[in-house]
Amino acid sequence: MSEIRVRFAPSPTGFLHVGGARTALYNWLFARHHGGVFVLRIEDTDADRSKPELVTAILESLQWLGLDWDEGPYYQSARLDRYRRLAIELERRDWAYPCFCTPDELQAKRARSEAERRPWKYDGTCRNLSAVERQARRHRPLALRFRVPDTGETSFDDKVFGHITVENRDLEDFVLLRSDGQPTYHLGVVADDLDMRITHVIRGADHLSNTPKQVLMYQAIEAPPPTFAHLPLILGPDRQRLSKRHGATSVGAYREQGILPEALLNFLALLGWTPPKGPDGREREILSRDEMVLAFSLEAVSKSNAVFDFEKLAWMNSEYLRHLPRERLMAVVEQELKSAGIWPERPNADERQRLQAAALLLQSRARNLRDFSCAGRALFTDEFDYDPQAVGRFWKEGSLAELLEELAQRLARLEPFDLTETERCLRALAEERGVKAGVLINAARVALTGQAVAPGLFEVMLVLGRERVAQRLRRAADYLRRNSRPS
RNA sequence: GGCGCUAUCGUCUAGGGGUUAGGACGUGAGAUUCUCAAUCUCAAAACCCGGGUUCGAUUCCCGGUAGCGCUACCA
Repeated sequence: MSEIRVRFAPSPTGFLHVGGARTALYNWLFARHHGGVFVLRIEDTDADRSKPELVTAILESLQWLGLDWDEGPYYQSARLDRYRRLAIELERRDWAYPCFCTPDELQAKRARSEAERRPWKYDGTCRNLSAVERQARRHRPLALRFRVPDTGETSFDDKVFGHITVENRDLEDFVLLRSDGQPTYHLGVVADDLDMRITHVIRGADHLSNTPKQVLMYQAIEAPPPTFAHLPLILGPDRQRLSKRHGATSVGAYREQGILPEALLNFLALLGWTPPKGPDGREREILSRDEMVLAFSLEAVSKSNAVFDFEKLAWMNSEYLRHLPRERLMAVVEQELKSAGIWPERPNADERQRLQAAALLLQSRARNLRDFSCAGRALFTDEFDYDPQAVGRFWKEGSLAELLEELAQRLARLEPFDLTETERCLRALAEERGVKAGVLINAARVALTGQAVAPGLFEVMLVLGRERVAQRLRRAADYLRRNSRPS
């Protein structure tokens, strides 16, 4: 009956991580699936580690992925008095109490416990202080702690993990308000999720163990807790939690590597969620955003952690690249070429046409956007080098210089200059000189593209155009003559 | 250490008391060819271990093991 409201609440202590992106995606999918509201909230209560410029970066990454939010971003740093009020309310109800222990003291006690190999839990030094004792310590900075009942148990039903129960005695009296007046995470989330009328908390499983504490807080203020759904973690290839050590972990890094947002999104969606079978009864992995929205459900989210498999992402990216509609292909390739500095800001009609023809040629073999500006470079600019490996592999034949020169001449006056005629022309020359066509083709490929690997030679010729082809063949012939000094 | 969670091919996963344990990425072989990619065919590849329950467990229960998470005046 009431509207579904979910939130994504990153803390600006780093760039948007793929794990965070997946959490955002699942929240977004859930909201869109149910016609609910997706709220964005910035958890910046850790003043030391939060950086405003990271907020911008996170927002940009979300936008790039197309995860649009309906409300926010709200900033926790702007709601400090609200948290303080909740803390005071908790204290008034005797669910919280002031603690005068300093971090140093606690640190020392904890260290001692650990040295004696005894489990540490806040020892409750300030838990039952009398009014007089509290008065006596007024001059010391104070934090506010939540009073966890020492008996009983706390439980909740997680949409993904099922029923979770913990003994209250295993929970410690955690801090709600730091001595500098800043709220801790627990106080912040509960207050915000309450105020923002969040109905479903969908977040990483690293919060699973924290949830009972929050449930306790909801009970303390006699508010119904939201529904929780925890997501399995994303791990690196070594099965450790994914971190910078593993290389690229931020959304921005993948963007820079030429990954398409739709591919990253699709890949992330599959890391922990299995879509139901398609209408044809077959399992499917490639789903459009709309299909995902339609198919998404928390029930189909898996419980076990998943290793981030870059190879599969690369495959999925090439899959998306290959099926990109022409207009979008043009747009992303042009963008890529411009940022690589090999395409004019304002291309003329001729260049636009070449862009289209070349992009289409490269499309089926590109794994990422970078392949257009790197592997496909020679199709867009005259400035390219001969790859030494390609030279070593295909420029071995002795008479190549002369052959290429001759080919250049014939092609220069070939009429018409099309797919069949260029091929016929080349094959005829090869036959006359008793060379295998493949040898000439490969040699010409290196001459035209500088590479051993490129699209079909005659397609490349058409894209480059007669003049450029002749010119590059001659340039190669020159190069060969200069470098073929017998040794 | 304590507490919590998890466990199917190398990876992501489907399945579920009786199945040839299915799919995808990756890997290998072949077809094709002008290099590569694409495509097509084929192949190898998994139910963590031990007990129970049962006529029958990969599936249900218990224990072990392993991994991960939490155990902060981080989030």
